[in-house]
Amino acid sequence: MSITIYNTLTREKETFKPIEDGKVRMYVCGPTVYNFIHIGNARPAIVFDTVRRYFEYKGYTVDYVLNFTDVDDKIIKAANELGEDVSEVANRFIDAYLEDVSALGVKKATFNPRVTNTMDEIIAFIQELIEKGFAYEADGDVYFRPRAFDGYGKLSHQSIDELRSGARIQIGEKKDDPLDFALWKAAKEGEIAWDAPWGQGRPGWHIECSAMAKKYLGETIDIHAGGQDLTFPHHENEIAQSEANNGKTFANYWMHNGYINIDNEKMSKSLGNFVLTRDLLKKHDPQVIRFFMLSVQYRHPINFTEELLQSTQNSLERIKTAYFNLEHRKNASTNLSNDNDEWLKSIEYYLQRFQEEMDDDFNTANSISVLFDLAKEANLYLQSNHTSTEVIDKFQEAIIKLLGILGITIEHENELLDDDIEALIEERNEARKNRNFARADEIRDMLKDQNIILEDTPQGVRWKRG
RNA sequence: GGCGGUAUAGCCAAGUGGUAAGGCAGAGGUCUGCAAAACCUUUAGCACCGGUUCGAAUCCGGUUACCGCCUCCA
Repeated sequence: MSITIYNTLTREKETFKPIEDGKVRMYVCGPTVYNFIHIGNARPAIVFDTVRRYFEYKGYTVDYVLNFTDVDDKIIKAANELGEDVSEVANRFIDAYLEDVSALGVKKATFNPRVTNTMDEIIAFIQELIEKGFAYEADGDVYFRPRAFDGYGKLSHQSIDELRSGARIQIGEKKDDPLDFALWKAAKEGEIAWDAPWGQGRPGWHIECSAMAKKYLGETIDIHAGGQDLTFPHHENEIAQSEANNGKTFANYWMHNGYINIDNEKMSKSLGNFVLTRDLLKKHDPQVIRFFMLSVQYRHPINFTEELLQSTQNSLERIKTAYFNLEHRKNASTNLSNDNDEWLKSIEYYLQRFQEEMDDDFNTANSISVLFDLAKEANLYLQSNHTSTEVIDKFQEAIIKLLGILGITIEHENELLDDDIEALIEERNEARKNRNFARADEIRDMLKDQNIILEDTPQGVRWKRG
């Protein structure tokens, strides 16, 4: 089965065909590093990491580029306020970003280019655009003319004239047309700047992505992704720059993830409801946060509340518990069983279904439901008295594999307990054998206070940390 | 004004023509010394109005509500 992707460009689901067999070239717009990231930044990181993991699961090699915008107005502002260099601020928040995102199970990108490390390519790119007549210099600035590019507006499905009414004309602008956007901004007094043929300055926001995508992935890439809000103007402008300059399709598939709301309101500074990923990670299991983000189709808006996170935690627990139920039964299983084939076939069936859901535009909400079905099937299997290690292994393998595609892992509980706790458990076993339930319950309560939960099963007592 | 999205059970969320997946929470039951885990049962006619159709959350038209983009933004 092949993968279908909803392409913003065509507004349709399309069958994915890579430029090169077995390979995916993917560019995801990364953060502007002037602050810690909020959970809205975490969503694309998680979603597109999952897309990447699924491609890899299907056998593709993925070149995954995530850029860092490490020089721009907001960073300069932050640096001024903090009395630091732009690079200090940028470096600190790049580190913080990588830390947060890695806690959320996001794999390292193949390349993490930065604007400041791509300056030569950016300047050359702008130079070519000027030479080809798509851009012009104006008093140290350089602007791109969307009107010169046939097809401007095709991604956001706006016509140039409609856009014009919304464009602002500001006093003192050096633009020929309000629609024009900056490729290069002349440096103000004392600002960080780079030398360029048209004077000292720094790149505009959009040009970096065109230059970096070209440098690391080539003139045409498979997938370009980012948040919904980047569709216009950022991605529209990228297309214009790249296609004007290269004369080729920039990206075959455009993917955009939906927004996150907080308690049904847009996250915004004025509402004061910003949730930093970092703060959330202090209070919640990162895997729960990740699972939460994937519990909704990536293009749909997702509402964030503490209650929902709690409910998500319970549901993820269900899957993990099924895994540990299997684990616990291992010792009591044999290799002999006569109905193995039937169960093994059913496991295959769930693996297959999971893929079908992921093939359909990475429908993680549905693929997760398959995971629940698989967990139920495993629990049903455990109800039988004669389980086989082979089937148990396969069930566990399947759970690990599917959770792995979603970027979630299962850690085994620490195998060792303190000796005195072991002794208490032993004492309780004796007490139960002698039907001294008062003492048995007393011990169970004692251990519970130490966050050790005991469960009696037909296969003996088991414990877990609470 | 232009473009687009969403409205499905107490909550979350799939489903885009054939009589509503899944999860959380709740209730009842089985199992258990009790519990836990698990399993079983149980709760919706899909915002509203009209139309197309043998048949519509699903298509068409209209209405309402909320939201996003068009300006830095994931």
